[in-house]
Amino acid sequence: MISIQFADGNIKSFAKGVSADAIALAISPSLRKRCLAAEVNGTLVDLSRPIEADAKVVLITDDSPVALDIIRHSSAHLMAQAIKIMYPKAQFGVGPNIEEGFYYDIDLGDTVLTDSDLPEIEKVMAKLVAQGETVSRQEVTKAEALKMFTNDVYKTEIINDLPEGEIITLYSQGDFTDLCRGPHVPSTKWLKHFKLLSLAGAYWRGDAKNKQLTRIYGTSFFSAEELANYLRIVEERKKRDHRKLGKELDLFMLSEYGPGFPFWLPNGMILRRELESFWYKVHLKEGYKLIQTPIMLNKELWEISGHWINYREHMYTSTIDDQEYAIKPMNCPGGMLVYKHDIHSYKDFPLKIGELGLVHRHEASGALNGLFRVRNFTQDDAHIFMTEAMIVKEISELVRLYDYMYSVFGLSYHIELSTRPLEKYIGEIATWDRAEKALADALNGMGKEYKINPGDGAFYGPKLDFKLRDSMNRIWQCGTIQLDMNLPERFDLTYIDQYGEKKRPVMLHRALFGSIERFIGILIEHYAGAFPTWLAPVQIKVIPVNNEIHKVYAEEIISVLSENEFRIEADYREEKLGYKIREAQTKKIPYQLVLGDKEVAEKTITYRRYGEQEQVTLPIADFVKMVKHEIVKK
RNA sequence: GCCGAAAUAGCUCAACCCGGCAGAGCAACUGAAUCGUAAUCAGUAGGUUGUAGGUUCAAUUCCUAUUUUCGGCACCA
Repeated sequence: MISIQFADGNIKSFAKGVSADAIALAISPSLRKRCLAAEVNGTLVDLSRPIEADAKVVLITDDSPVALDIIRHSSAHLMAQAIKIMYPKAQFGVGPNIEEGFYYDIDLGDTVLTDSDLPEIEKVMAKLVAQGETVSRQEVTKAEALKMFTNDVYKTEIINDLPEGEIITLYSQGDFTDLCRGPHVPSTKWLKHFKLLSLAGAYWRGDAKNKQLTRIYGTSFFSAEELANYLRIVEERKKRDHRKLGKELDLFMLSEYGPGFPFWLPNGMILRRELESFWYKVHLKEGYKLIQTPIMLNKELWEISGHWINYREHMYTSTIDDQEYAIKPMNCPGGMLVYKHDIHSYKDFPLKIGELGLVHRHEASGALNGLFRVRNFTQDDAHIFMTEAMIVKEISELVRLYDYMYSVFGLSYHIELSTRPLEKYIGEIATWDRAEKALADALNGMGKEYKINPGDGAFYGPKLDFKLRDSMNRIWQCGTIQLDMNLPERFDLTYIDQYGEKKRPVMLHRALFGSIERFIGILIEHYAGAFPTWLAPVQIKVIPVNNEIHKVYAEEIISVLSENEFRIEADYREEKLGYKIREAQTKKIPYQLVLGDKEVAEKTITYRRYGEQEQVTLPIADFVKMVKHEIVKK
């Protein structure tokens, strides 16, 4: 007999080799029905796995946090089984879980799948679910596994990469067997509520040099309601898409004459200018000096900076007076020239020089995406020059500043620390280690959580990235703080220390929003187009109930609002009030002012806030004061 | 760049499968109605169906190329 300890501390005895399934049944048949796996001494295992010694056991029921992962992974196997039946020549790559579902990468040879094939695959999957295929686990040696998957190039490659002597586990259902750690559901009967979502191409092992496989994305849930709810949420998310809202609210446009080069329309321009003036204000207060460097500079500069060698395929170039020029893909080299324009003392440090710099990068055509990924964009850049001793303090200051700026918009983010690349890097490892430690120390000192991205740093230094999510839950890098160990060297930057000697400064390269374009894209989706009053292109819509009778009073009110520098629009069209209100609402204008007999008589205004039903009547002076306060407060 | 899909009026979409006068709603314009919180009524105008070729008596529809956009991959702010 062995003793099994449960999550609540209770201990019971069972025969050696008992399965979690039998344990659940012993407790209650209804519990067993809800169990799909078990956690034995902290490891997830199949329900049928024999337990050979005393153990702590947690039964995984359909409401456990990991349960969804298990059915999704099993759903991926189910999909693979269906595809193998429909396309016997199919070979399989990897099929992991992702945040909202699963995918499987498949090599279908010459067969091309299209979206219309997905329902057919779903039908076969549903049939396999109805049949209730038993999912069984098997352990084999590496040699045995290689023999079994001899016709499958991808599985063979995966098996070959496993260490010698490793026990390999296989999962089978029907005629389909897959290499997998598990655990899985005991039967395909668990997998009733799934949906195949989309098709894509994906390089084998994520390497563009490899063959591209067909990737099928899907998701699954425990109930039809949860699945329907998820699909509904996805539809809701699409309504916040900044490309859709950008069109509806006339913020920006794109033209096929300039793919990836956004045009800013008057409404979007207001948003942009407000954001920029906020940025300028904050940076001046933070002690930044502000500059602007040229968009186009001689090739020789890019040779010094290293961009001509490392970045040329992304640069737009031109020949002027027989000299080669390049449009800047980054602001740094220009910033270096500004630094060198003068001599610097240690007393000037930290020296913070900022620039809203327009850069152009020839991004791959398939990478372009609304405002999120464009070919010209404005980086809210700054370079901070200092001594090495100042690094931790300056980084902490920056993280505090980023935190403040993002909080103004109510945006949540997570930080990633990217460390030295394994191969392509410059400088000494000891310097890198110190720099990485400085970044980590700054975050730890502030109690900030972060994820480490090993080897993902720039070739010239480690970095902190601030990542935000869009409405579709995709992650975009916005803010970045990078230690640059390359450019001060290449440009031979110096400062004079307290002993009058020339020293090499340390340089931080940073962008807070990342790019104005991307950040505005994030903001559009974050606010779903209903911007806070300080950002709204039109802040107040003035609507007289009757054009003839109330126009004089409306103009009086408009002149008061104009004096107070609100962005206003008046609607004098010959339409009913409801019509004008509706339009102001669909354009997501923060305040609608209605002026009629009552307001004229009382010398007041009646406003309605965007998205609210309530109507409030008050004197114009009070309204002005209220909205002004709101704008200042942000 | 790669894999897959799409492109029709200013916007959202229909007609395309199976070739035969390209249509609707909203917006715009004109007129009537002068109206108190999410769509008043009637009328008018609006299209080289992304572009270039091909097949055909006839192409929005079928074929080829190309551009752009979308979903992914790779790359990246």
